[in-house]
Amino acid sequence: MEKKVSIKDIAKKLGVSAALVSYVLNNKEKEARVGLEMAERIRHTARELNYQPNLIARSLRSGRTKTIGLIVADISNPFFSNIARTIEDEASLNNYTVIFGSSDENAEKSQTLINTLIKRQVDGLIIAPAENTSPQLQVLSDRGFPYVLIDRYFNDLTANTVRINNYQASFKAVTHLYERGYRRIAMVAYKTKLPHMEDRKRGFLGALQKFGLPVMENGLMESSYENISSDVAGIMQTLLDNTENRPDSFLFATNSLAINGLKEINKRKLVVPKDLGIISFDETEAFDFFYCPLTYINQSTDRIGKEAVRILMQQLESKDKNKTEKMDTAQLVIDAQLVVQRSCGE
Amino acid sequence: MEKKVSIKDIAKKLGVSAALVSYVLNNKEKEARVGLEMAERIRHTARELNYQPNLIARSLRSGRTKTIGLIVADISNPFFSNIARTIEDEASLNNYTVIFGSSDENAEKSQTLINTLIKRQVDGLIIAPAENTSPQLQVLSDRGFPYVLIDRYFNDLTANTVRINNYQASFKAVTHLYERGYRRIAMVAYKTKLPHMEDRKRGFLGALQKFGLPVMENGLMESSYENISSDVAGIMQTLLDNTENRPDSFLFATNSLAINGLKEINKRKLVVPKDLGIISFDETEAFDFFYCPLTYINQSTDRIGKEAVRILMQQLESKDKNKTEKMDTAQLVIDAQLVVQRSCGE
DNA sequence: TGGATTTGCTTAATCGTTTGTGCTGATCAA
DNA sequence: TTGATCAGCACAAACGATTAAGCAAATCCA
Repeated sequence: MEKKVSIKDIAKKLGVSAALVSYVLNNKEKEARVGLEMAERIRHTARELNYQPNLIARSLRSGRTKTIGLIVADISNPFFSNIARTIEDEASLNNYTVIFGSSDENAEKSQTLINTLIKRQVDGLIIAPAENTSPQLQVLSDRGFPYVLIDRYFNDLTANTVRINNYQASFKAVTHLYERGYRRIAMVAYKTKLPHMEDRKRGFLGALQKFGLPVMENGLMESSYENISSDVAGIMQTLLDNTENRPDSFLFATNSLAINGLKEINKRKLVVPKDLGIISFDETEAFDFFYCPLTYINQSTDRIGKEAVRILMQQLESKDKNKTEKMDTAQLVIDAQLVVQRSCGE
Repeated sequence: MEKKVSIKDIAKKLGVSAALVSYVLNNKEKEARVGLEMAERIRHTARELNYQPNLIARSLRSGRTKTIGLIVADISNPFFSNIARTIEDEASLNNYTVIFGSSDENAEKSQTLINTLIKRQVDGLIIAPAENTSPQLQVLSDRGFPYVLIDRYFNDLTANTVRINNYQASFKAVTHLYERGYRRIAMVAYKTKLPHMEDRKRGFLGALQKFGLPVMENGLMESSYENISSDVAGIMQTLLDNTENRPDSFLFATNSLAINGLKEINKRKLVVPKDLGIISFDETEAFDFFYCPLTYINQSTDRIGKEAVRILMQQLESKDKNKTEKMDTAQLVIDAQLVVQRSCGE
């Protein structure tokens, strides 16, 4: 491997000091009073040797890596990979790059990831936090480390957050089902204490109450994250194979739950929307792809990603300029859209 | 923001030199003959102050960042995000982290990404190369910079590669369609000179020839990457709305092509597999989710990711040990599996 | 002409870690 | 008693870039 060319190599070749080269390549020739001719020669030589600045060295000096860390539950989940893509683009516009990691909804992995990224000196973090990670985040807050939460949040933690109005979204979904004539509405959610999921459940229950619908027996079921496939299979068995007491519609709290649930529905030859109305949270190609395109709650991953980066950049800027006072935390609640397709009837 | 604690802080607190602290925290007390008691005190203080080593500083010294760069066409495409997840996990096992970027099949963006990642001193790259980027990669090779190509390759470039046997895969797909009685087989591919795509086309044509089937008029259509939605819509219009000369089956060269194509098929109320047999490259949740689960060519993103990291790690190791001779390049061709579901009849 | 200013560059410190070398005092063998 | 050995630590340079401070020569002004 060829030795990388450094500022010193340029300096040596021209018989000048490294400082001079640095000034020129950083366009500080004016302040540093570098001669016009010399500046030209330095630039020329830099191009000639294909000089690429060592950002590691620069980072060490400046204390800033121009890198942000992204922690999600699973980068292979389309919801998160879409957000990742937006974050990548937005970061790139600000001359930042992104290091990512998947927590698998596991608090321990989350802590490991946070530590790793901090050791790597990322300037800030964007995190879709897992359950029970509130203390980890509190430590970050206490240290004044910049981060933005996406998708999820904690009641006992004041932090920058970008998320949707989960309660309203669920409420809207149930309202839609109700208006389309469904009365026996069941919900399949994750078994977790994460508030965004609790909100979705509460929104569901709240809407049922508003319409005077009783909560069905097993009307609100919960799957684990780890065994989603078998858990949802069990849930659907409970709900669908009890023919005299079967729901007429489902609200799924995430795309993965919907996909697993619909597989079970298909297995039983139940037809959407005739036999069952369906609404799911999250967008994914698979929803449009269903024989009867799904009505879903669109979280606008684009918006979430953009806002998260914007807020993080603000925090980083304010940290640079203003060492003393801390910025206010931003709490951005995005209005989720119900995208009506055909899974609740026409 | 609290000042980060460095090795010097620990040293100062104990009234010893920074070197001593470094030796202990790197478990080199034996070689450096550090006193047992002192080692204990250093370790204790490090824990007490919650010392986290600054990896940027370490990297500057060592010349190794323990970071790999990942360049794919689009991280939000499930094919790539699945690979990304595997790469993340494998890298993590080797104490590496991953920086990623999306090239959008654009050679210029690719060059920018490569430069950015190299400036950030990544130890190696894993790349799903875009069209016309062979010269960029040749430069890497000439400089002896370690990288591994995934999914795609170039005929004029000798490089480490992990990919499937595209020709065989296409051939197998057509054979399957033929055996199920389909005779008017069309293919929808990308308009690109990337050899992996050419291979898929050649495999398609080769199989037709073997079975003595003529290539239909418009039997091999190509979509651009940028306007895939409208392009595929046009293609499907050409093929499907010409009723007397309609194909009886389709081979889609990627998941995105299939998804766009099937939307058009659905619009026209054509039923799979009765009216049309379907096979697609790539796996995605959406395929299982179709009313008639798709038969597809499984590229095993897991295998690709794992092997790519393994090969890259080998290259990095050999570079460390053996500065002079270069390692042989590894060309790994994985056998793609045809996963038979129901889209070509039972 | 002589002091002040400007021009054009160099020196050196710094970021945090690593690691080869060197120093001091204790222990040991003869 | 003396020279060698060794334990236990400190010193200092290096990685590559940035930047405040300094210095000599050229130029300016009166």
